[in-house]
Amino acid sequence: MSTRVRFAPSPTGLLHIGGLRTALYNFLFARHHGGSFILRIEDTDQERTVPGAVENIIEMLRWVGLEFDEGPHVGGPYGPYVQSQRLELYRQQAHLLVERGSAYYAFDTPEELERMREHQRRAGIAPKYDRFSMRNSFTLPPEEVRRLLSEGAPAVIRLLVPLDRQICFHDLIRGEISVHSRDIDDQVLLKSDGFPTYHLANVVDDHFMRITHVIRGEEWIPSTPKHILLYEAFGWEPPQFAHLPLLLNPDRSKLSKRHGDVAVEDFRRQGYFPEALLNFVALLGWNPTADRELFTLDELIASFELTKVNRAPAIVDRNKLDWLNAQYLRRLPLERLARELQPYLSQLGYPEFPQTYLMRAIALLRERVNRLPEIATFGDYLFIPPRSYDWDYFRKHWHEDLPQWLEELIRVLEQTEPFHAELLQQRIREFTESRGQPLRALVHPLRLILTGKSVGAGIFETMEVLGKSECIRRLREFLASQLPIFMEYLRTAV
RNA sequence: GGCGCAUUCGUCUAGCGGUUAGGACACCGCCCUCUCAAGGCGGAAACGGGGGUUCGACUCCCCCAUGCGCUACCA
Repeated sequence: MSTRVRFAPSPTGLLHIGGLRTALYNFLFARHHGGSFILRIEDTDQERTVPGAVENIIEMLRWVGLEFDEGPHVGGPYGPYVQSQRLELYRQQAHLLVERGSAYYAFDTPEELERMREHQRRAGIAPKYDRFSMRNSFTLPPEEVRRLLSEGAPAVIRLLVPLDRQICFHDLIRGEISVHSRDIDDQVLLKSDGFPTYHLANVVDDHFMRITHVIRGEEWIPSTPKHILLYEAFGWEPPQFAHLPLLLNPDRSKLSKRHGDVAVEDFRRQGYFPEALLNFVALLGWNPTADRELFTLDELIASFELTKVNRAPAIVDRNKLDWLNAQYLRRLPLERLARELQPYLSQLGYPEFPQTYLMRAIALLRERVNRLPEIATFGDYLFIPPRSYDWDYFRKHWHEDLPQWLEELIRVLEQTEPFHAELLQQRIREFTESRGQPLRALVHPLRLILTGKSVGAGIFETMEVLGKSECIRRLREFLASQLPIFMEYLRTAV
């Protein structure tokens, strides 16, 4: 039997990195075993379904490169892959269980259920559906049940959970897990609106879609025994289960928006690479080898082992993501980076640049930032003349002969050909040394004048990228209009 | 409250009865250096607690503590 796994999100919001990791582990497991990776949309709660969520999930997974073999967007032999389109199947299966005596009708109103729970709370016992005191097939005479049903009274179908039984299953990650049936509620399977609950739909679909391994978050451990019971009631072979540890906020709470961005879309917008994000979430709860951090998707596939997934929850650490992203920024081909940088520049209102110029700019700055868009901000001076100047920095390196030197330097630069970093450094060193000054006497003022800032790439490399005419233009402009401002600043600052 | 799952540096983790408890991120220091990075070198930093089992426990068992999850006609 070939391996078949599914990623089965509820379309209740944007795909977040917890979901991304679940999808990734399913994907890795499927590819590692040469099996199929299936997308199924679990939209059985009409209330919570949000428009556009399905599209977001599909788009984000496509962005990171996790391709599905079957799903609502690609089709497949076991469709439809959206639960709201399979209602008749669930209804049939639920009634089948009733006929077999594994499930029963219940007619309680929400108010009645609430009263029951209130009673139980006051009595200090665990809230649980009381099969023997509520209005259902057990307590009502058969003809009354028939009457209510034929009149179309609101009814649900509940699972008949055995009274005294230990229910065990083997979890591929955690080993044997065992729960007593008395701690399991008579779960609603079919709601009064005709929709199935998660439990019914999930089990029915996993069976009919021939799912062999259920890999999902650990929040599902407590309901797995219910699922086992359902498989038994149907007479189906249950799949293998593997429950993944949760992803947590830095304060150990369940991952949430309150602690920063968690949606995959947010990370994309901030300029993280899909490779880096995938690499990052892959390492949250599992690692192929302890002595390496960077892995391609193919490498992850090759070494993925479900049994080596950790059991303890993992805290999402942005530092590590930033570092990983920086590693990719330094390795990815310049052509691609240049292509991806231009939109960020356009967003900032900068003009279009030739690909070769962008490539040189990126090569100059990629080791100094973590994310591609930071090149547009950290290195703004490569795309637009400085609009403000760090006067403090300039003052630190100020010399009263500086204006005169700069005038002379412009003439030196005019004659520097080729305008390459090495030659520039050589010429400027000759220039300063002939005036009894160290190289830095000009390095820092030049950095300020050309970039406006005190930090950046090597100044000679920066000059080479900017090009001769731009450097000279900025120098002239500075001498003409900025120097007087600085002199004024000097007077008032002292 | 009940049930379940978990517990190695701040974080991600290696370890699968005998180790100076290893690596990575972050942090600190030094070197390099035109600034900032990058890089190199070094530092600080962990087995939650208590009982067992064993010649010997981070590793196996039990209890406790703590954290988290579930306890819906939500998933």
